[in-house]
Amino acid sequence: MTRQAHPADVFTAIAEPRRRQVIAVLSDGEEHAVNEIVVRMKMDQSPVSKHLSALHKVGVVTVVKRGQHRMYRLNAEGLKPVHDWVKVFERYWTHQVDQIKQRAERKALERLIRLDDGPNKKEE
Amino acid sequence: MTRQAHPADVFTAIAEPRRRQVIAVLSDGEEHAVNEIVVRMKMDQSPVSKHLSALHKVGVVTVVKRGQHRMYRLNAEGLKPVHDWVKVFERYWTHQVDQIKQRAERKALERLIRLDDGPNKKEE
DNA sequence: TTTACATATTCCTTATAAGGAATATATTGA
DNA sequence: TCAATATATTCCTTATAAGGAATATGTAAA
Repeated sequence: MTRQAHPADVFTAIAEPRRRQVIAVLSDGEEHAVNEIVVRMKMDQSPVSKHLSALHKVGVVTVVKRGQHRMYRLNAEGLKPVHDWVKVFERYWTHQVDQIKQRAERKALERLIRLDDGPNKKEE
Repeated sequence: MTRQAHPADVFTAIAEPRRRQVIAVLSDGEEHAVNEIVVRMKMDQSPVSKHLSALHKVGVVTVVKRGQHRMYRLNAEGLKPVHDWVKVFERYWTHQVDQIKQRAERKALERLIRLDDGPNKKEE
């Protein structure tokens, strides 16, 4: 699964729990050898290398060859697209009070409109 | 693909570009009928319903039955896990200046260490 | 130059999930 | 009750990607 079918974008890359785990290991911003990551993840070397390769492909990590080791480091900028995307929705939970009020108003309005439509059931 | 194999977590759910598109349509915080989303997405009804169902399963949208329509609304709180996860990495790109300095220092240190190891090649 | 070690890659099998076509279900209206 | 409409669901095919075992590659050290 290496020269074949790595996720093409960051969103897909971080969807894999194992990959978020790799990122967690690298989240101190320091260099780490594959070796070390393997130990920390309690996982075979092969899949770890593959995950690192996948993360590298989408720009979330960088590699430096150092002796017989490959040192991986987090490149957090690669996560910015995700951050930027989700940041837009912050307001929905930060201004809860205003939110709830507005929502209540809307609901009231909707209830009025519903009267024209006859009785209705809810679902969720 | 409906009672079968919907993504189990938000990260996987939003990895699908179409699903982020659905979310974009719902990002005004208002109710939208499936119908309307189908038109806006220029996609068949079946896959749209499936995506909505997937988003509902992970709590990113809510549904209300209203007449013959099902009104979907964004439930942004469902995106909070993603936000919380990625927010941790904000500092890596917001304090760039300090970052670069620290990094330079580290690199210098590393160069010293490398002298013990002999010459090395880089890669990326 | 053989050996040991670190890591990447390939091959294979399997799981997950996307999309389309067809159909089922539910609601409303005639 | 029957037709129309909105939506969900099922079935099928296909694409994507995960993991393990084995192997290749690269580097260092004896």
